[in-house]
Amino acid sequence: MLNPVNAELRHGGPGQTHAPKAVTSIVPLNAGAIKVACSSCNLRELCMPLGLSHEELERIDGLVASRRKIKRGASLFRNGDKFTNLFAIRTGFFKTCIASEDGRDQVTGFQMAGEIIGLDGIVNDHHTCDAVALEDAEVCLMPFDRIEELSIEVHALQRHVHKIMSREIVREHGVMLLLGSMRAEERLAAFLLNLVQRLHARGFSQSELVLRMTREEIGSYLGLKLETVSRTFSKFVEDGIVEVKQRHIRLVDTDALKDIVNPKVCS
Amino acid sequence: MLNPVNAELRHGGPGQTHAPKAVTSIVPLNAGAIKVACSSCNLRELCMPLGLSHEELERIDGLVASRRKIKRGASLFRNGDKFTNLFAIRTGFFKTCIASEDGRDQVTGFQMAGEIIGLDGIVNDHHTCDAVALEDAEVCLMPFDRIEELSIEVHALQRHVHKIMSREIVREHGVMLLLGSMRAEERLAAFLLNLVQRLHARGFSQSELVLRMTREEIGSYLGLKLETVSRTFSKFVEDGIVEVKQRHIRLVDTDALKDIVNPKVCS
DNA sequence: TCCGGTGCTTGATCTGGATCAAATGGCAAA
DNA sequence: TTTGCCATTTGATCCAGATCAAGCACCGGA
Repeated sequence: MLNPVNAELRHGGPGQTHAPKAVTSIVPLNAGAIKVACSSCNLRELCMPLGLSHEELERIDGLVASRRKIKRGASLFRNGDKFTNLFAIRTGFFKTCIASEDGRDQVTGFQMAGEIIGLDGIVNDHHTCDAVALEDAEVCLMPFDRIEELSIEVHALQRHVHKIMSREIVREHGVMLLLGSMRAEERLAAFLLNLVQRLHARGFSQSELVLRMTREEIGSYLGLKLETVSRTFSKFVEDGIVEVKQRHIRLVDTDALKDIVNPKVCS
Repeated sequence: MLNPVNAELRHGGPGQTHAPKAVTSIVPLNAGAIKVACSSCNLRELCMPLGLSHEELERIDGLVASRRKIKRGASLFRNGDKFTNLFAIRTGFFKTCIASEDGRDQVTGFQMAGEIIGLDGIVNDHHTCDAVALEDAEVCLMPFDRIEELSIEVHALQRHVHKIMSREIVREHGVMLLLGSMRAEERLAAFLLNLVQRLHARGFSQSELVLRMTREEIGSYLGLKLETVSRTFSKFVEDGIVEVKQRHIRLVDTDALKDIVNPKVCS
């Protein structure tokens, strides 16, 4: 049922099972002296502004106070925690989620290497959601007051912070559209296309991916129950649009997925 | 069926039919010379940082380049428009909405006096949603590059911009929770409580409000069809929780609404 | 005053996704 | 290798909200 590509995938093939080589090679830091340098980080173009002068780059290096490793399943921060840092994900994969008082919870996003989390904490100096690592991860800690100080001197950094926050606002608009007016198939198709597009921007395949989250977490994000997520995957498989083996997904017909998200008007 | 309070409401009583006196008194600007001064604006505490020095306040006054009146039904900006300004709402009421390619659209928020709109445009220098006035409105135009320049000098302004954007992100998290995991009654109850709370912060009643939007727009925001919104209102009326006369709403039992949003666990 | 349009309510029916319930399959620990 | 725990799939049924369809109320303009 699955073609050979997936067998390959399962053994650490072209999926995002491992981070790109360029990144993993940095991970084993010399114990003791942690050399932190955005200027030589391969993710720089994802989480830092472009076009900086040499001097500005050096100052930016001072932004990252330290790094932190988070084990799969552990929280980077929780609702109610004091906010002091933004976090740039170096490796790994996170979900952010909020809980209503009566226990229901809602995944508000999935974040991968190069993305920034913690923006929710700025308003009230306390985080309002939980950030949980879905696989072993490492993040750069960027004290927000240092970001604000440096923004005053490095104009590009200020712009960058504004753009990152605005991007998050726009992303959430998209999620609202999805949750407010799409059917289950449309939601899942949009989700898969979004994931694969972001992974592709990080050098991974355009058509294959390994899900880091459970069906239940996907369901929470998409406003669906896990059974519906599973059934919808099965439907896509029946229709020959994707191949699914556990969490390994291969998009066989990307155009069909796009059509599902944006139905063509047959006029 | 409705008690006398609502009859009063219908004739411009305690609802938010009109802006608070303090604000309306400013509205009739002298034709010609438009004197713009945040420092003397009654909405200052809503849209500007607090605790500024006299000198800083004067500089902030320079932020507002001009004002603009928008007729009910007209757009302040549209998807695709070039982004140059943030807008502070002086009077009136707006909705923001995005449209998917196939014509569905989703209201992403309702904004009232003292709130800032246009943040979506920062990422790509173009707006990604439409802002439509739901009643005649007036906004202050704040050129964003001027905001960025002044942020460098007035630290409180920088903080303020960050907080406003973070607040929007957190608000949208809440909407995601609503859309992703609440039932119709919970959504409408949460919506009404949120509206009345914001109006109350502006000096209006804690229990009465006039909706500026149609049932369809409420439905779009809440991920429901207009019929469901209507039926849910009717249910609330039957249960004696609210009184509804057209768009005039009176919250009779606020606690009941809160219980609907956050069901008490009867243990 | 009447008229037409738009927004709202209400009823009847339908259905997509939720819920309840098993069964299966992988994986990690022993 | 066995054991037990999850995560996942799949089937059967249910139901909240969508859809379809009238009818009504208000409002602005002639």
